[in-house]
Amino acid sequence: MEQTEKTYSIGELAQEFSTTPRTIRFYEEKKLIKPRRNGQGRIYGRRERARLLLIMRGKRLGFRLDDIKEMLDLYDIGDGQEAQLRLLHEKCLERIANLQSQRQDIDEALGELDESCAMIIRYLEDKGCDTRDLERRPSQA
Amino acid sequence: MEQTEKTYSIGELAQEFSTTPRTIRFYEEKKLIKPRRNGQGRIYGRRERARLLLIMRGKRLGFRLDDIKEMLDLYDIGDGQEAQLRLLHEKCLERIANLQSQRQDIDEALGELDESCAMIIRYLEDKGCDTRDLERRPSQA
DNA sequence: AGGCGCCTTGACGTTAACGTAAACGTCAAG
DNA sequence: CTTGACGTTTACGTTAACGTCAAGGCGCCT
Repeated sequence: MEQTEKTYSIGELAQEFSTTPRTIRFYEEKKLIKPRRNGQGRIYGRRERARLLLIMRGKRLGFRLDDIKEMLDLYDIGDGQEAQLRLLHEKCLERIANLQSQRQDIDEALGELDESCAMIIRYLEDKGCDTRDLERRPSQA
Repeated sequence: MEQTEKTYSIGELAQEFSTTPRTIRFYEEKKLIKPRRNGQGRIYGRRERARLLLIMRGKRLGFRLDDIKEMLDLYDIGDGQEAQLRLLHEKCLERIANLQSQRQDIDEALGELDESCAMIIRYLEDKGCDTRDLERRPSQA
Protein backbone atom coordinates (compact mmCIF):
# COMPACT_ATOMS: atom_id res chain seq x y z
CA MET A 1 0.00 0.00 0.00
CA GLU A 2 1.66 3.17 -1.15
CA GLN A 3 0.69 5.73 1.41
CA THR A 4 1.19 8.41 -1.23
CA GLU A 5 0.39 11.63 0.58
CA LYS A 6 -1.05 14.40 -1.49
CA THR A 7 1.62 16.92 -2.33
CA TYR A 8 1.70 20.42 -3.71
CA SER A 9 4.10 22.54 -5.67
CA ILE A 10 4.98 26.00 -4.49
CA GLY A 11 2.90 27.55 -7.21
CA GLU A 12 -0.17 25.54 -6.30
CA LEU A 13 -0.01 26.57 -2.68
CA ALA A 14 0.61 30.16 -3.66
CA GLN A 15 -2.58 30.14 -5.66
CA GLU A 16 -4.57 28.36 -3.04
CA PHE A 17 -3.61 30.94 -0.45
CA SER A 18 -3.74 33.87 -2.81
CA THR A 19 -0.11 34.72 -2.38
CA THR A 20 3.10 34.33 -4.34
CA PRO A 21 5.87 31.75 -4.47
CA ARG A 22 8.23 34.43 -3.32
CA THR A 23 6.24 34.86 -0.16
CA ILE A 24 6.24 31.16 0.61
CA ARG A 25 9.98 30.95 0.09
CA PHE A 26 10.28 33.94 2.36
CA TYR A 27 8.42 32.11 5.11
CA GLU A 28 10.80 29.23 4.66
CA GLU A 29 13.74 31.57 4.94
CA LYS A 30 12.19 32.76 8.18
CA LYS A 31 11.93 29.15 9.36
CA LEU A 32 8.15 29.06 9.41
CA ILE A 33 8.02 26.08 7.07
CA LYS A 34 10.45 23.53 5.79
CA PRO A 35 9.19 21.54 2.86
CA ARG A 36 10.84 18.32 1.75
CA ARG A 37 13.12 18.53 -1.22
CA ASN A 38 13.21 16.73 -4.49
CA GLY A 39 16.67 17.69 -5.53
CA GLN A 40 16.35 21.42 -5.72
CA GLY A 41 12.59 21.44 -5.94
CA ARG A 42 10.29 21.99 -2.98
CA ILE A 43 7.56 19.55 -2.08
CA TYR A 44 4.77 20.52 0.29
CA GLY A 45 2.59 17.96 2.03
CA ARG A 46 -0.46 17.99 4.25
CA ARG A 47 1.53 19.25 7.18
CA GLU A 48 3.06 22.17 5.32
CA ARG A 49 -0.30 23.12 3.95
CA ALA A 50 -1.72 23.18 7.46
CA ARG A 51 1.10 25.38 8.65
CA LEU A 52 0.51 27.77 5.79
CA LEU A 53 -3.11 27.93 6.82
CA LEU A 54 -2.13 28.86 10.35
CA ILE A 55 0.31 31.43 9.07
CA MET A 56 -2.33 33.09 6.95
CA ARG A 57 -4.77 33.06 9.78
CA GLY A 58 -2.18 34.60 12.05
CA LYS A 59 -1.58 37.31 9.52
CA ARG A 60 -5.27 38.05 9.24
CA LEU A 61 -5.29 38.47 12.99
CA GLY A 62 -2.45 40.93 12.73
CA PHE A 63 0.34 38.90 14.29
CA ARG A 64 3.84 39.40 13.05
CA LEU A 65 5.72 36.59 11.45
CA ASP A 66 8.04 36.34 14.42
CA ASP A 67 5.10 35.75 16.71
CA ILE A 68 3.55 33.28 14.34
CA LYS A 69 6.79 31.36 14.17
CA GLU A 70 6.92 31.22 17.92
CA MET A 71 3.41 29.83 18.07
CA LEU A 72 4.07 27.26 15.39
CA ASP A 73 7.18 26.13 17.18
CA LEU A 74 5.23 25.71 20.38
CA TYR A 75 2.55 23.81 18.58
CA ASP A 76 5.19 21.54 17.14
CA ILE A 77 7.34 20.76 20.07
CA GLY A 78 4.72 20.48 22.76
CA ASP A 79 2.01 19.05 20.59
CA GLY A 80 -0.63 20.65 22.75
CA GLN A 81 1.24 20.81 26.02
CA GLU A 82 -0.54 22.78 28.66
CA ALA A 83 2.12 25.42 29.20
CA GLN A 84 2.33 26.15 25.50
CA LEU A 85 -1.40 26.57 25.21
CA ARG A 86 -1.42 28.93 28.14
CA LEU A 87 1.23 30.98 26.44
CA LEU A 88 -0.75 31.01 23.24
CA HIS A 89 -3.77 32.12 25.19
CA GLU A 90 -1.78 34.91 26.70
CA LYS A 91 -0.62 36.04 23.29
CA CYS A 92 -4.19 36.15 22.13
CA LEU A 93 -5.20 38.27 25.08
CA GLU A 94 -2.33 40.61 24.38
CA ARG A 95 -3.41 40.95 20.82
CA ILE A 96 -6.99 41.55 21.88
CA ALA A 97 -5.97 44.35 24.19
CA ASN A 98 -3.88 45.77 21.41
CA LEU A 99 -6.70 45.72 18.93
CA GLN A 100 -9.15 47.22 21.37
CA SER A 101 -6.77 50.08 21.94
CA GLN A 102 -6.40 50.50 18.20
CA ARG A 103 -10.13 50.54 17.84
CA GLN A 104 -10.41 53.28 20.35
CA ASP A 105 -7.79 55.33 18.55
CA ILE A 106 -9.74 54.91 15.38
CA ASP A 107 -12.94 55.99 17.01
CA GLU A 108 -11.28 59.10 18.31
CA ALA A 109 -9.80 59.88 14.93
CA LEU A 110 -13.20 59.35 13.35
CA GLY A 111 -14.65 61.82 15.79
CA GLU A 112 -12.10 64.44 14.92
CA LEU A 113 -12.51 63.81 11.24
CA ASP A 114 -16.24 64.22 11.51
CA GLU A 115 -15.66 67.55 13.13
CA SER A 116 -13.18 68.56 10.48
CA CYS A 117 -15.69 67.80 7.77
CA ALA A 118 -18.33 69.76 9.55
CA MET A 119 -16.00 72.71 9.97
CA ILE A 120 -15.11 72.75 6.34
CA ILE A 121 -18.73 72.67 5.33
CA ARG A 122 -19.69 75.42 7.74
CA TYR A 123 -16.85 77.54 6.47
CA LEU A 124 -17.90 77.05 2.87
CA GLU A 125 -21.48 77.84 3.74
CA ASP A 126 -20.41 81.03 5.44
CA LYS A 127 -18.75 82.01 2.20
CA GLY A 128 -22.01 81.35 0.43
CA CYS A 129 -20.84 78.26 -1.40
CA ASP A 130 -23.06 75.45 -2.52
CA THR A 131 -22.32 72.52 -0.25
CA ARG A 132 -25.20 70.23 -1.07
CA ASP A 133 -22.92 67.68 -2.69
CA LEU A 134 -20.86 67.39 0.48
CA GLU A 135 -23.69 66.53 2.76
CA ARG A 136 -23.24 62.77 2.83
CA ARG A 137 -22.99 62.18 6.52
CA PRO A 138 -20.26 59.69 7.40
CA SER A 139 -21.89 58.80 10.72
CA GLN A 140 -20.50 56.44 13.29
CA ALA A 141 -21.70 53.30 11.49
CA MET B 1 7.44 99.87 17.52
CA GLU B 2 9.37 96.74 17.17
CA GLN B 3 6.85 94.11 16.17
CA THR B 4 9.07 91.45 17.69
CA GLU B 5 7.22 88.23 17.01
CA LYS B 6 7.65 85.50 19.53
CA THR B 7 10.11 82.95 18.29
CA TYR B 8 11.13 79.46 19.25
CA SER B 9 14.20 77.34 18.99
CA ILE B 10 13.98 73.88 17.57
CA GLY B 11 14.42 72.34 20.98
CA GLU B 12 11.60 74.40 22.46
CA LEU B 13 9.17 73.33 19.79
CA ALA B 14 10.29 69.75 20.09
CA GLN B 15 9.44 69.79 23.76
CA GLU B 16 6.18 71.59 23.27
CA PHE B 17 5.03 68.98 20.78
CA SER B 18 6.59 66.07 22.60
CA THR B 19 8.87 65.18 19.75
CA THR B 20 12.55 65.59 18.89
CA PRO B 21 14.61 68.12 17.01
CA ARG B 22 15.50 65.41 14.57
CA THR B 23 11.86 64.96 13.72
CA ILE B 24 11.32 68.66 13.12
CA ARG B 25 14.35 68.83 10.90
CA PHE B 26 12.99 65.83 9.09
CA TYR B 27 9.74 67.65 8.39
CA GLU B 28 11.75 70.51 7.01
CA GLU B 29 13.67 68.13 4.79
CA LYS B 30 10.29 66.92 3.56
CA LYS B 31 9.29 70.53 2.86
CA LEU B 32 6.55 70.66 5.45
CA ILE B 33 8.08 73.66 7.18
CA LYS B 34 10.71 76.22 6.37
CA PRO B 35 11.86 78.24 9.31
CA ARG B 36 13.82 81.43 8.92
CA ARG B 37 17.52 81.25 9.43
CA ASN B 38 19.87 83.10 11.68
CA GLY B 39 23.07 82.13 10.02
CA GLN B 40 23.00 78.41 10.46
CA GLY B 41 20.46 78.41 13.24
CA ARG B 42 16.74 77.84 12.72
CA ILE B 43 14.15 80.29 13.98
CA TYR B 44 10.52 79.32 14.25
CA GLY B 45 7.74 81.87 14.50
CA ARG B 46 4.01 81.84 15.05
CA ARG B 47 3.38 80.54 11.57
CA GLU B 48 5.77 77.63 11.86
CA ARG B 49 4.32 76.72 15.20
CA ALA B 50 0.86 76.64 13.69
CA ARG B 51 2.05 74.40 10.91
CA LEU B 52 3.60 72.03 13.38
CA LEU B 53 0.29 71.92 15.18
CA LEU B 54 -1.48 70.94 11.99
CA ILE B 55 1.16 68.35 11.22
CA MET B 56 0.74 66.72 14.60
CA ARG B 57 -2.98 66.75 14.27
CA GLY B 58 -2.72 65.18 10.84
CA LYS B 59 -0.54 62.48 12.25
CA ARG B 60 -2.97 61.77 15.05
CA LEU B 61 -5.60 61.33 12.40
CA GLY B 62 -3.39 58.83 10.62
CA PHE B 63 -2.49 60.84 7.54
CA ARG B 64 0.87 60.32 5.98
CA LEU B 65 3.34 63.16 5.79
CA ASP B 66 2.93 63.36 2.05
CA ASP B 67 -0.77 63.96 2.46
CA ILE B 68 -0.21 66.46 5.20
CA LYS B 69 2.23 68.34 3.05
CA GLU B 70 -0.29 68.46 0.26
CA MET B 71 -2.90 69.87 2.60
CA LEU B 72 -0.56 72.45 4.02
CA ASP B 73 0.43 73.55 0.56
CA LEU B 74 -3.21 73.96 -0.38
CA TYR B 75 -3.85 75.90 2.76
CA ASP B 76 -0.96 78.17 1.92
CA ILE B 77 -1.48 78.92 -1.68
CA GLY B 78 -5.25 79.20 -1.73
CA ASP B 79 -5.63 80.67 1.72
CA GLY B 80 -9.01 79.04 2.08
CA GLN B 81 -10.01 78.86 -1.55
CA GLU B 82 -13.15 76.89 -2.17
CA ALA B 83 -11.63 74.26 -4.42
CA GLN B 84 -8.90 73.52 -1.92
CA LEU B 85 -11.35 73.11 0.90
CA ARG B 86 -13.42 70.76 -1.17
CA LEU B 87 -10.35 68.69 -1.81
CA LEU B 88 -9.51 68.67 1.84
CA HIS B 89 -13.04 67.56 2.58
CA GLU B 90 -12.67 64.76 0.10
CA LYS B 91 -9.46 63.65 1.74
CA CYS B 92 -11.18 63.53 5.06
CA LEU B 93 -13.98 61.42 3.66
CA GLU B 94 -11.44 59.07 2.15
CA ARG B 95 -9.71 58.73 5.46
CA ILE B 96 -13.01 58.13 7.19
CA ALA B 97 -13.89 55.33 4.82
CA ASN B 98 -10.47 53.91 5.34
CA LEU B 99 -10.75 53.96 9.09
CA GLN B 100 -14.19 52.45 9.06
CA SER B 101 -12.89 49.60 6.99
CA GLN B 102 -10.01 49.17 9.40
CA ARG B 103 -12.42 49.14 12.26
CA GLN B 104 -14.38 46.38 10.66
CA ASP B 105 -11.23 44.34 10.11
CA ILE B 106 -10.39 44.77 13.74
CA ASP B 107 -13.82 43.68 14.82
CA GLU B 108 -13.54 40.56 12.73
CA ALA B 109 -10.12 39.79 14.12
CA LEU B 110 -11.45 40.31 17.61
CA GLY B 111 -14.19 37.84 16.90
CA GLU B 112 -11.73 35.24 15.72
CA LEU B 113 -9.46 35.88 18.65
CA ASP B 114 -12.32 35.46 21.07
CA GLU B 115 -13.05 32.14 19.51
CA SER B 116 -9.43 31.11 19.68
CA CYS B 117 -9.30 31.89 23.35
CA ALA B 118 -12.45 29.93 23.95
CA MET B 119 -11.10 26.96 22.02
CA ILE B 120 -7.90 26.92 23.99
CA ILE B 121 -9.77 27.02 27.24
CA ARG B 122 -12.16 24.27 26.21
CA TYR B 123 -9.26 22.13 25.13
CA LEU B 124 -7.47 22.64 28.42
CA GLU B 125 -10.61 21.86 30.33
CA ASP B 126 -11.06 18.67 28.38
CA LYS B 127 -7.62 17.70 29.51
CA GLY B 128 -8.68 18.35 33.06
CA CYS B 129 -6.56 21.43 33.54
CA ASP B 130 -7.34 24.23 35.87
CA THR B 131 -8.40 27.17 33.75
CA ARG B 132 -9.88 29.46 36.36
CA ASP B 133 -7.11 31.99 35.88
CA LEU B 134 -7.86 32.28 32.18
CA GLU B 135 -11.50 33.16 32.52
CA ARG B 136 -11.22 36.89 32.14
CA ARG B 137 -13.62 37.49 29.32
CA PRO B 138 -12.28 39.95 26.77
CA SER B 139 -15.78 40.85 25.55
CA GLN B 140 -16.58 43.26 22.76
CA ALA B 141 -16.18 46.36 24.96
C1' DA C 1 41.26 78.01 28.84
C1' DG C 2 38.02 74.37 29.70
C1' DG C 3 33.71 72.47 29.61
C1' DC C 4 28.61 72.28 29.13
C1' DG C 5 24.75 72.37 26.44
C1' DC C 6 22.41 73.56 22.45
C1' DC C 7 22.75 73.82 17.65
C1' DT C 8 24.34 72.31 12.78
C1' DT C 9 24.87 69.00 8.51
C1' DG C 10 25.44 64.50 6.52
C1' DA C 11 25.13 59.92 6.12
C1' DC C 12 23.87 55.51 7.31
C1' DG C 13 20.68 52.24 10.22
C1' DT C 14 16.11 50.50 11.50
C1' DT C 15 11.59 47.51 10.87
C1' DA C 16 8.26 44.31 8.18
C1' DA C 17 7.19 41.76 4.60
C1' DC C 18 7.91 40.99 0.81
C1' DG C 19 9.04 42.74 -4.66
C1' DT C 20 12.19 42.65 -8.36
C1' DA C 21 15.85 41.38 -11.17
C1' DA C 22 19.58 38.46 -12.78
C1' DA C 23 21.02 34.24 -14.25
C1' DC C 24 20.34 29.73 -14.39
C1' DG C 25 18.01 24.57 -14.41
C1' DT C 26 14.24 21.35 -16.15
C1' DC C 27 10.74 19.38 -18.44
C1' DA C 28 7.06 18.88 -21.92
C1' DA C 29 4.98 20.49 -26.15
C1' DG C 30 5.33 21.93 -30.76
C1' DC D 1 15.85 22.51 -31.40
C1' DT D 2 13.25 26.16 -29.51
C1' DT D 3 9.97 28.09 -26.82
C1' DG D 4 7.40 28.56 -22.62
C1' DA D 5 6.02 27.63 -18.16
C1' DC D 6 7.58 26.53 -14.12
C1' DG D 7 11.24 26.16 -10.71
C1' DT D 8 15.84 27.62 -8.29
C1' DT D 9 19.37 30.93 -5.59
C1' DT D 10 21.30 35.39 -4.41
C1' DA D 11 21.08 39.82 -3.50
C1' DC D 12 19.56 44.31 -3.61
C1' DG D 13 15.23 47.57 -3.57
C1' DT D 14 11.00 49.32 -1.39
C1' DT D 15 8.16 52.29 2.16
C1' DA D 16 7.57 55.48 6.42
C1' DA D 17 9.23 58.04 9.75
C1' DC D 18 12.33 58.80 11.99
C1' DG D 19 16.96 57.10 15.17
C1' DT D 20 21.77 57.18 15.67
C1' DC D 21 26.13 58.34 15.19
C1' DA D 22 30.04 61.47 13.65
C1' DA D 23 32.20 65.71 13.73
C1' DG D 24 32.02 70.05 14.52
C1' DG D 25 30.34 75.46 15.64
C1' DC D 26 28.77 78.97 18.98
C1' DG D 27 28.05 81.07 23.19
C1' DC D 28 27.94 81.11 28.26
C1' DC D 29 29.77 80.18 32.83
C1' DT D 30 33.65 79.70 35.72
